[in-house]
Amino acid sequence: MPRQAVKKKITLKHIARELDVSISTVSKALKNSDEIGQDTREKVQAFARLCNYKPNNIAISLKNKRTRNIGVIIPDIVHHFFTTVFRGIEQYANEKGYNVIVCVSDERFDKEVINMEMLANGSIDGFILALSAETQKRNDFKHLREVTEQGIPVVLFDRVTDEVDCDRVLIDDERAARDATERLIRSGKRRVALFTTESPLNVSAKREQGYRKALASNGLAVEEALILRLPHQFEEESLSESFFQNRRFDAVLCVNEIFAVRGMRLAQRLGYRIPDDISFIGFTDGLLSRYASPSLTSVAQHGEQMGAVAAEMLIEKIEKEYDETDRRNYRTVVIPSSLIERESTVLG
Amino acid sequence: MPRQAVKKKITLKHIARELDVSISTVSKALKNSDEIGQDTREKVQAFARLCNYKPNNIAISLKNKRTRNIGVIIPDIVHHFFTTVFRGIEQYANEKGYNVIVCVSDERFDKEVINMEMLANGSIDGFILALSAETQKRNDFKHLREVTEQGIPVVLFDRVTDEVDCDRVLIDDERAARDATERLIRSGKRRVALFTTESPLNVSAKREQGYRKALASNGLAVEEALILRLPHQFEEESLSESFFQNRRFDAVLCVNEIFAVRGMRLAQRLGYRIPDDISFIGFTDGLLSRYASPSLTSVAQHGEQMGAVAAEMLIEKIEKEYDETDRRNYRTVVIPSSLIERESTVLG
DNA sequence: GGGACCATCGAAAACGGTTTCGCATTACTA
DNA sequence: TAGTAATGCGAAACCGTTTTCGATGGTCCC
Repeated sequence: MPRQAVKKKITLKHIARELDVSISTVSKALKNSDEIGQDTREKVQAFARLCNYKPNNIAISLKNKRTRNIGVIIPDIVHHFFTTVFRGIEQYANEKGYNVIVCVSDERFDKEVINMEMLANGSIDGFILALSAETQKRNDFKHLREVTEQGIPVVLFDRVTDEVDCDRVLIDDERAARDATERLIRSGKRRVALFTTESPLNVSAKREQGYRKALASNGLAVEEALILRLPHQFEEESLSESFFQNRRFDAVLCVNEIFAVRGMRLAQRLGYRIPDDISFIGFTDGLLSRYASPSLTSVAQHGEQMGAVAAEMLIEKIEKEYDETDRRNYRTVVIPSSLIERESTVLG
Repeated sequence: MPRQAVKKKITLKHIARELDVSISTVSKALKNSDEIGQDTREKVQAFARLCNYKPNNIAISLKNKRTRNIGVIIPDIVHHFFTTVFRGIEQYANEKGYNVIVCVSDERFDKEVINMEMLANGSIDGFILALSAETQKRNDFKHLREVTEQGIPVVLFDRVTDEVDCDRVLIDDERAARDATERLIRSGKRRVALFTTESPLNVSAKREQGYRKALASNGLAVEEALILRLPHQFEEESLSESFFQNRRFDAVLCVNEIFAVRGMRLAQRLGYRIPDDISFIGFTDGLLSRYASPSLTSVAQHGEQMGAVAAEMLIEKIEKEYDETDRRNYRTVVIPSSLIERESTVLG
């Protein structure tokens, strides 16, 4: 049986031995250092190319104290918005020669902490993360501070806090919700309901604020009965049927697209016409918004841009080495959101 | 300005100096080696805990030639199936103490190659990947062989080839398509159309095979005119309206859920009733299937399980060290798919 | 008292690179 | 011809661990 042996990775040492020069000479020759004579350089480079030499990343990381890895921690991966942001991060990082290590916190505090600790011990040069729901609820950020105090830069996106020294990138959720609500009002709707989450995430709270402000500034009263707080996996039939049956609203703002699509299904089943009887606007412009029937007017959060900006800010900090004055100059970037108008709203 | 300095990471050397023992003693004491006296051990451990010592992963990786990182390369990240698989990988890997580095090939051959080369130089202990569309079209796998020849284990999932020495995990696409088609036939449908992709991926081809076999084994002729090959972003209006108008079919099997949902929208717009006039079955049981109206009967690929199995196979190979006889014992695992029945089909 | 043995620890090599510095050798200048 | 500068290269330290092996000192036994 020709159990062919594995081709061992070749190292500087092998090349040096083979060419009868020192390791340092090989190293310098490969970086085209003019400390090395032209002929030796060519000889070394030719030989290295010949045997397909590739330097060992780990050794370089150890020596340079830089890994060219960035750590991304998100609450969930099977999630349109987060993956969109991730794509933006990955693309930008890749262009700049960085790799991305992803960990999923599963919306849990302890997993977020553990993952950050694992990665902080040399595996990465910086973090990009969206806080887990539990972390936001506990308001406990020591794990983040521990990291920043070691000089590891952090960029927070979407689910942020300002209790940590770091850059931030987010959309103006309040304003987006206000604009969306006003869009409904301008199109003639007067009784706008809100479908939001049961457990108040930061972003949901801001969206609710925007909703309230829009009503207020248009002289409409906020009816608490029109604000529905739903669990993530609610039962379509049981929960909201009665809410729809004695309908006292003509439009709904939803803090995500799932709530919107489920709301639309139920409304249609009960015989309402969309958008004439009830208009819908959702957040997160994903597949559902695009392919629902009717298609859903939705607030696009431009996740890809958000990810790219986050990566850009992080890499800038990483590469500013240890010029602390610059490193401690934290910024918050607001990505403008936009309303993608589709069939679930009437033309304004 | 109290520009507080960064807390530098402390190392074995610091502890050794502080406690006036050697580095080796510290290292051993921390691993509770019985080579070291009980009292010294306790002293070292206490001090290490006190100053929150955490070993440097990079140094350990260099020394042990193991990173505890696994590299995942997928064609796209904003994609329900791939993220589901990824979740399975990540969970299992995390449990086993591994981190996951993700790269996206964007369905491109060159990005796949570049990413693999980057990671293969010491950054990871093994690969899990789904081939990019372009790689499958070119049928060029030298980058994979280069990696396996170095002794780096590889697990392919979903988009696989058998021209590489590695483990594989996939669903039986042919059989799933056949079962789904037969399900349509058993419910009384006689003229089943197929919506597949324009560029023939491996999986699409297998699904088409299954479709053909189901028809054949039920005594039904395959009508090529009922097989529609669609670009990924087809225009709903232009492309298929005529196809629907002189409708010569009563059911459609679609190789993904987007085609199915778009097909259903168009059919409904043209006045057909689903599932009575036309039934639909899709592949990939994602959000769209669940929340479309009507909801879509769909082949669930159990991505999470697939990811977990892939990770399990990979980590087993990694930890079998260099026992080559074991390493070269490659397996192919078929994850059973299942049909999730919803409103887009009539009860059989 | 001398040898064997155990317990405890440290020196040093190794992992695979980078980088500083010093040492030859040659060429040039005065 | 002696002094100097430039050129080309290698030795060695270093990054932070792990691990082998040898050294030291004490105890025990005959």
